[in-house]
Amino acid sequence: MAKQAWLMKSEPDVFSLQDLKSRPRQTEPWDGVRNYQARNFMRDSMKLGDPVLFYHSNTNPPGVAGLAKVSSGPKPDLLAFDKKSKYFDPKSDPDNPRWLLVDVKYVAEFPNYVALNLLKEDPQLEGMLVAKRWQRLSIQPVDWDHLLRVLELGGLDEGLLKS
DNA sequence: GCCAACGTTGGC
DNA sequence: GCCAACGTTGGC
Repeated sequence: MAKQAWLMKSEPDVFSLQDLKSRPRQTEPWDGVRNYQARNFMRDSMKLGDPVLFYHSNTNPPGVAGLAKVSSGPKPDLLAFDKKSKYFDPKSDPDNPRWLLVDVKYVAEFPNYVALNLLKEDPQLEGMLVAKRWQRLSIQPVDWDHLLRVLELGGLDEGLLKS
């Protein structure tokens, strides 16, 4: 059974790795996902403690800012029930929520930000989804050896994965 | 700000 | 249930 890692995208202007770090428990529900494939990863596949590469999109340059981890099981995305939220979804029934999420907890910021162009150029990262053109999915599975390589590029010791 | 890709919506 | 139109993502 291979260990699974993940990559989760966020626009740093909206919610950055530094924002996660400054939360009281350094934990935040990953709300606002309105894509079924991404939801299914959170609902069905993520395990407590799985490592998460925190990716900054829509910024210059885009890239992986650091490491986080899955810190809850699946639970309803409450924004779907909030009429004032841009993520409100009238089709999500509180008794049978359409949108589920997990909590994500800060682990560490990379000493070296790993920009997208580095991911694309690195031969060891060939096939990594985020490095492919037109890959828009905001939550992606990451192979374990790709995770280790990105940690190395970021300047983090893989011992952090054991915490 | 452009625009390719692609997921979603809704008319039929 | 097809598929055109529309909206969103996200790199550039």
